[in-house]
Amino acid sequence: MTERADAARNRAAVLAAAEALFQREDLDHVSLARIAQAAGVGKATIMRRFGDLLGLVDALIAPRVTALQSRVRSGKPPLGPGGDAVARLHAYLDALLDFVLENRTLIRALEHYGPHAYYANPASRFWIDELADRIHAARPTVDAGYLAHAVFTALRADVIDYLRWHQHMDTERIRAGVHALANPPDLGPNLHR
Amino acid sequence: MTERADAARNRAAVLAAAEALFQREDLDHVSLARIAQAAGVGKATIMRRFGDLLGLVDALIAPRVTALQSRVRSGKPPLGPGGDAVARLHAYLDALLDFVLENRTLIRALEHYGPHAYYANPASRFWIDELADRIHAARPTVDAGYLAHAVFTALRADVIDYLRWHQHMDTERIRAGVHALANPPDLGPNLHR
DNA sequence: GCATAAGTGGACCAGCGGACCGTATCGTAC
DNA sequence: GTACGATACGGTCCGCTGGTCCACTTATGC
Repeated sequence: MTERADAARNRAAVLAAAEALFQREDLDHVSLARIAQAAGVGKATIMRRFGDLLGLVDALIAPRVTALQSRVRSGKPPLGPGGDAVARLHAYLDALLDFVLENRTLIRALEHYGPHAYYANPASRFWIDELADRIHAARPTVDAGYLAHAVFTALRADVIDYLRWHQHMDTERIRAGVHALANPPDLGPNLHR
Repeated sequence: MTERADAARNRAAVLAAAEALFQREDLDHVSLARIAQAAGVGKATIMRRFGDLLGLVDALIAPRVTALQSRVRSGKPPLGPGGDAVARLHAYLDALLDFVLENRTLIRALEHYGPHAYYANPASRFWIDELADRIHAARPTVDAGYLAHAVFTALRADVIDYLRWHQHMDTERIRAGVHALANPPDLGPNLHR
């Protein structure tokens, strides 16, 4: 059964309105009613189509997630399969950070509407598992399972936003920090307990 | 002017009821009305005394924060002043992690009621600055400012809870991971890009 | 015992996410 | 072109939230 024409039109209007609102407004000034109003649609239309606000946000990022996933799964190295393990790790971190920087508002909305939905998300599970694999390949001796979660947490959109706007760190400093977190490039003397 | 006797009694009742509720109930089932009811007090009483729910949670953790702060500022080494820089860093991490484990519910409430209040908190600023100092002393070559924030983020109560309950990591694994994050003990070959 | 300042709590508010269901529109079969 | 069943629609209602208001009670100092 194909989607009815008015339904498709409304779905598009809702997605567009939601995206615009999330970009423009502060996160907690965006509400179901405001999205509905901006899309010229009733609240119930949004609810039925997307289940809840979390579903709406999911629908917004889903295509971008799949795009990045396919680059990771079958793109060209070092982000895609093949190549040096260390290079693969760093390429992956760059891709994740860029993804967060480009989609900060949506990711923050995702974190906002589902407290642990962030980690529990199928997408996040993919990112974390992949991260753990690449950490393990590059640094076989560390606890890749824990480190993957820690690094992924450091990539949360609210954390990045906080570092940028409240701590005035520029993105390249953050990028360097994330890389160093996953794979410390320098260790001086006297660093072990 | 001294606090009126009934006011003091109510303050204590509210604090006790709030603490009990935060411990027992899931965070988003705790509401102003329920705390008030449990304390046998009107909502307005809570509001006027603590400003808002964030203030209430603040009042609950404040004494524990000051207790730990004084141990850090003037306790015995290595947590207090003096001693080896690396030992000081690790002692501090242990103290922070223990603090989070002991006060998880309150810290989660704090994070919940003020999205960035968590970091913006004067207390958090103290923890982070101190962490940056100790990281810098132990590892002068790293970006201690960034790393302090990253490690502190890894110590967020919601993150710890997630790792424990959803990822089934025991606390000692998390502890080891946090230490390694702040000061990686081992680096094999081929780890630099 | 009384004046008065301090403290109180239930009614009230605007806002939220979400559910309901009578109605309007669409796609289709004729 | 028309009639009809399925689908999608949105205004209205619900329970709940954090927070405010203000007529009332109570503890305290004299």
